[in-house]
Amino acid sequence: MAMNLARSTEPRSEGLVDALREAILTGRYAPGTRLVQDDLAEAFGMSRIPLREALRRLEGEGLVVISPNRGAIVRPLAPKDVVDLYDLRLALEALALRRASERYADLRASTKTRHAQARQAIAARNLTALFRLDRDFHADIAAASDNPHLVAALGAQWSQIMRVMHAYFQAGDYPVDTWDDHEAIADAVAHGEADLAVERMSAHLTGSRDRILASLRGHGDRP
Amino acid sequence: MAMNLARSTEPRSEGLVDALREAILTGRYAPGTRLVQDDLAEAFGMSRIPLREALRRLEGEGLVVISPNRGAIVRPLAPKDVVDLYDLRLALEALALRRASERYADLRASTKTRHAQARQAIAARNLTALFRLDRDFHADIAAASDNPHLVAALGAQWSQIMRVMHAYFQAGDYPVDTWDDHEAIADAVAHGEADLAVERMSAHLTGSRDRILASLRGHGDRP
DNA sequence: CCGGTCTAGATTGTATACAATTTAATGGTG
DNA sequence: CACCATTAAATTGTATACAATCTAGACCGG
Repeated sequence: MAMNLARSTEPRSEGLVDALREAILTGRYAPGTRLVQDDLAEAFGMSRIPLREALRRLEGEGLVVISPNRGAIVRPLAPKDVVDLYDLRLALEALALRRASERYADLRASTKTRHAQARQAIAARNLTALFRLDRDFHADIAAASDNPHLVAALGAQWSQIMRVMHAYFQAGDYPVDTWDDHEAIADAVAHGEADLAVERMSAHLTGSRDRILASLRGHGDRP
Repeated sequence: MAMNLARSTEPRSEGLVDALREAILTGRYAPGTRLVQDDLAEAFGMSRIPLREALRRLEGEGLVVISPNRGAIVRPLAPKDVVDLYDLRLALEALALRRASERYADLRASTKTRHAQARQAIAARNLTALFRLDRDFHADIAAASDNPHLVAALGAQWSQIMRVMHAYFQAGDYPVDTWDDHEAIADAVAHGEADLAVERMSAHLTGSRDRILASLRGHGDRP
């Protein structure tokens, strides 16, 4: 008989952290949004105790800012954050690529699969699904580095980037050649060519960053 | 009249997070130690509610691991963590050095001051003070990068390194030329020579890492 | 002696209730 | 009208109490 996989013994605050994180990453709770405990507790159907714990958890992850006696807000994002985040991100991705290249990690097949899925997501104008596929590709590289601390750093990193994308991106802004870049990077890694992979990643990220910054300006000028 | 600077309105859990973090970083709560809520609550003179929030915060920072219904422990450390952490750390420090070098940040004076203080700490066999001075030097470099996200990543990074050092280091293991390295790095940054600074940092960190690994082996063999 | 079941104690998870603080609104005063 | 006290409402902070779960040891059949 099939065992019931839904662990009913899981504490309330566990699933809550994931739900809140998801809402923040997808922009449903936009940067700067106040997170009022009573409201959230009612929305999620529990008391404020587990809710407060979830907020502390997310504070530790850098997604939420809590001011004593004043409450919590979704951590704000400024244009400079975009520049700083991409600068940091390139350093982390470069390290991941070097380590993955050393072991000739082969991500070509899974990348091709994701590429196909991404095409569908683009056709369906499903930005959230698109970003998730993007994240999955980069998460695979991180995992291939075999360095859990690097994985964690890139994860925190990516959470912020995800917020940036949902905050500043428009559907039309998604570059069509993103996944060609990804496949080229996967190729370089599979052949152990670390420098080439890093170079390609650098171009990829710079393009992505500049597109976000441009989109930001375009919408920041007129109210 | 001088205003009382001790903000009595500060919530209990604020200072608590700092106290717990300090205890973990200095090894007073060693890796793997169980953190029983009742005991800690009594030790800090408060109920379990603010204590649990502090634990969630530290979970988010990666210092504590919480298992549902089983409780919290100080995050364990394995030898591989030392290798992984230093690998990641070099990438982060290198980025910080490049950004600091671009702006010719001059940390020579403060480094010299810390060097003198470090000599006193060595004489007093005060490892905790010594590590803190070390951290301050690296924190200065991070701050000079003018990238708050990099500062945060290096901070999280350093917390883990601090735990490693307190866990595996012996008083005699502290290398006497650490601060000569630091001054040489500060020199390179002040002259804008990023590559040289990174090279020196690389040597510095490699030496530090290998000393920890050696110390680890030396004590891991015999019980 | 080994493995399994059962129960008591220890420990974690959370709702409720109330205290403390901040925020917003009100009204007076120059 | 601007400015500042005063107060009510909204919101956060935490202690208490109890429910849910896990752990360890006793007990028992093999």
